[in-house]
Amino acid sequence: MIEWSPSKIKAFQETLLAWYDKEKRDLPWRRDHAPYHVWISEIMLQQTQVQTVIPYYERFMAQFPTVEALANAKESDLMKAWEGLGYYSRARNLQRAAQQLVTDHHGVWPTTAEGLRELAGIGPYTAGAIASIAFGQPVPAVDGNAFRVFSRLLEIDDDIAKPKTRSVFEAAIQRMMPADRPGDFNQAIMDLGSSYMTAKNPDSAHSPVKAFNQAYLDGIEDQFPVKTKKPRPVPVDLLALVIRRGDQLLLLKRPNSGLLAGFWTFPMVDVAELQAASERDLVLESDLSRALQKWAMDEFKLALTAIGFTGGQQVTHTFTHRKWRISLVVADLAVDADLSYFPGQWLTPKAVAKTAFPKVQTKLFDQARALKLME
DNA sequence: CATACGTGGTA
DNA sequence: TTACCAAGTAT
Repeated sequence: MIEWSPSKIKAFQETLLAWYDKEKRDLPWRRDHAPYHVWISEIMLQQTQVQTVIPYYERFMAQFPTVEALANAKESDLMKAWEGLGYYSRARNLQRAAQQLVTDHHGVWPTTAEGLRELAGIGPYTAGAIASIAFGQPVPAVDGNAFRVFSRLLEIDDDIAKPKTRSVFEAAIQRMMPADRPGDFNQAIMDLGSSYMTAKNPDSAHSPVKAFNQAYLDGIEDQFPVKTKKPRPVPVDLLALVIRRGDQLLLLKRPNSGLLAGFWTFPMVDVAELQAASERDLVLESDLSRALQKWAMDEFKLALTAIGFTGGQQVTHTFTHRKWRISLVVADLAVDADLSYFPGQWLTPKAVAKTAFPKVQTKLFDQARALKLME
């Protein structure tokens, strides 16, 4: 890692901000610096691309225009607004933070990064972003862009996948913050990171700050940032149950923590767990069918009959750490089946449009329709 | 500290 | 298809 003199820092600030004044992106959340607008956009932008966020942001602001509206929103409406964006705890934390603002802070925003950190879902990056953009505080906002940009500018070779590395970057960036325009500085770094100083195929030869890019000048730009790789998603085989009653389908509410927390999906069984719980190898469909019936009875006192394996191709869905491979299974409910132990509900076709579903469930709906199992 | 947590885009 | 990336946070 290299050090810059005060005069070089000054020159960098001027070059960067002059470029930003000319070339900054025209984004919906940049129409003003209202903390509510900055906050919602920053949460949506976590691990999510600008192009994906724009339509969600516009709809969200139309539906929940103020902190109070968000605090008082129905959770089902909120989740429907967030449907498809992923990382759904972001939406739930958003509402919790709105309620914190209304009740704990009487509607008055904390103006410092430390104060903002008290709000649900606001970590070190988002606190820095809101504090600098909305409140003019000279604090860094260290996101993936900042890691990438400054690792190249200063040849910082600490592993950005390690949590402790954040403090190294925060300290380095803190010394560069211009006292008069910290918000613009942080946003300029992000624009730089998404234009010239990209992760793949950077165009540093035309970058406005190429003269400051030490890694580029040394011809070692491809060595930065240093980042250890993440493990590949683990394959998981599942069975999804399509249980019908007329035109309705039986859906199961997932636990309130963990993957797709709180969402309604087809009941799903992990094939490996089913196998482990079985007394014999599940080689025949009749064996699988028997194991499935026992599973439903053990788990929910749910009696299933006429279990059929559809044979259609598997539905696959990949998360950050899991790869689901799902086979659809049609089952009938025994005529005297007792649903009182089943934490589920019958879903009408009309309710499908009103309810928020995770992407994997919409894929399962699509497959069920293709197999003429619904609608 | 390492891992869980969604989805869509690109090479 | 795999691999990796995209304005991270909670536990």
